[in-house]
Amino acid sequence: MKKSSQKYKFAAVAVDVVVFSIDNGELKVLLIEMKKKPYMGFWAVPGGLIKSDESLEQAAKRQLSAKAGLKNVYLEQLYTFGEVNRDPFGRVVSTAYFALIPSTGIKPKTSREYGDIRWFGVKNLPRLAYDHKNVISYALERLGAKIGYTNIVYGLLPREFTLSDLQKVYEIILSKKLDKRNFRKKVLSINLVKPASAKRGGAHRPARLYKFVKNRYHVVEIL
Amino acid sequence: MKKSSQKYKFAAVAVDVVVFSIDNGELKVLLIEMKKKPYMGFWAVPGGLIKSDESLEQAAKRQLSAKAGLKNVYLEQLYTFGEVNRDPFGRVVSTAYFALIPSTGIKPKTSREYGDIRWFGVKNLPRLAYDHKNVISYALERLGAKIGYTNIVYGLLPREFTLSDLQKVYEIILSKKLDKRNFRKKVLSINLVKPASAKRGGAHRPARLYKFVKNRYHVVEIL
DNA sequence: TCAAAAGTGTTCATGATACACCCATGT
DNA sequence: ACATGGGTGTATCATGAACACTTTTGA
Repeated sequence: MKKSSQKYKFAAVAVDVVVFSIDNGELKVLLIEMKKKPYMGFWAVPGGLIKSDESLEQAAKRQLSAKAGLKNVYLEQLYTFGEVNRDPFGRVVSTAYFALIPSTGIKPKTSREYGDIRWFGVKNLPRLAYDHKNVISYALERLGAKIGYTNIVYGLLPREFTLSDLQKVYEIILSKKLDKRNFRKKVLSINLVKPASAKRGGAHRPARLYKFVKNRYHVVEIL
Repeated sequence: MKKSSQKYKFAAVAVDVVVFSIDNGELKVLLIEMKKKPYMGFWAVPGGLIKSDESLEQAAKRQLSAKAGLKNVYLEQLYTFGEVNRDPFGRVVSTAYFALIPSTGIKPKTSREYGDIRWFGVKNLPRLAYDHKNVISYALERLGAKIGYTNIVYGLLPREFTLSDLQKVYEIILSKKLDKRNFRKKVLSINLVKPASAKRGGAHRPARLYKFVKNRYHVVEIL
């Protein structure tokens, strides 16, 4: 069809990483501003071609550490987009991942190769390059579904947190309010979190701090 | 690392299709016997490289029609396997799909390029090539999870079927018996199936025939 | 008349939902 | 003393689980 898609015996393989974090009461995505032509001024999810000696997952981790300076985050394969004409540069098959990082320690790395790199609220996205609008909405869908039956929110919270913090994360992702008593009853009944040492003071009554029992993916019925 | 993995600027992209069907009270997978060297005599899921002008999904459908003579089946992307050394022939990134086909009309196509092509019960698999043991168990896991909250079993049944047929499909996939009354109550309460015209006679009391309300993927809580 | 699968309701246990007040702290 | 978020229990409702007998047909 297109000239460029005939050019390679094999398609190019890339990864795209949808990085989510919660900040200022909002769910945000990390985006990079494009400098090159057909998408100049558009924004894209961090990504790039894989190297011949790295696995897909290694490539995704490399993107995370190169573009956002992040290691040890929750990372899950999302979907592989393989339409013929999705990339104007040629035939690129791209595997999307999504990553969750805690609100603390959000340090995007700017580089000369790309324009700006910034966080955007998911309800307020800029013009997106490629099929990245689809990629992000697919990631949002998956995230919303998976917080209901796995412990992946551990990726969005700091090591210690209050039950109110945890509840807020759920409310933000699901875009709806939850009942405080029912939420706490449920969470405390399923061995998801355990009390941490101290309490956190604020301007008001200090709250008990908790941490996750396991900081590794597992399946639990939560909602 | 390996010589062959350095040879291409881009990895090769392939698809593998795990084809499930139910036959003779068993869940079966379609496998092809390998003729070429390192895996001679081993069996593999149907698959192959994509062409430069077809999407991943088109490639998967092409495999289905070439290897099994099948069209219009339920097909879902499963996972993309991107380890560096998963294929001894070189760097191949492979997207696995899984397909569901009704027990009727199982007509595997033999070809000169491959050895035998046959159905195997999933509890009784032969020696498998590549990482196809993983691929199949991943597909089984997904299938078992998804029949609980979607209508995908429509892909495994003929156009008309009895409620007992439907229940058997669930029992086979989940490897456990279900209560007949509870199963029927649930199924009939969720607008999944509707009565079809006739009844089916057998050696015994004839059963009411049903068909699916929608023959297209959708989400419904079933179990 | 017998064998084999079809069909049908009720009870009980469990989990989900709805709901309102007092507490501890900093200012 | 007041404003702010932290923390707690009960009653009701809906859903899932367990369970056994009668019916229809062909042989």
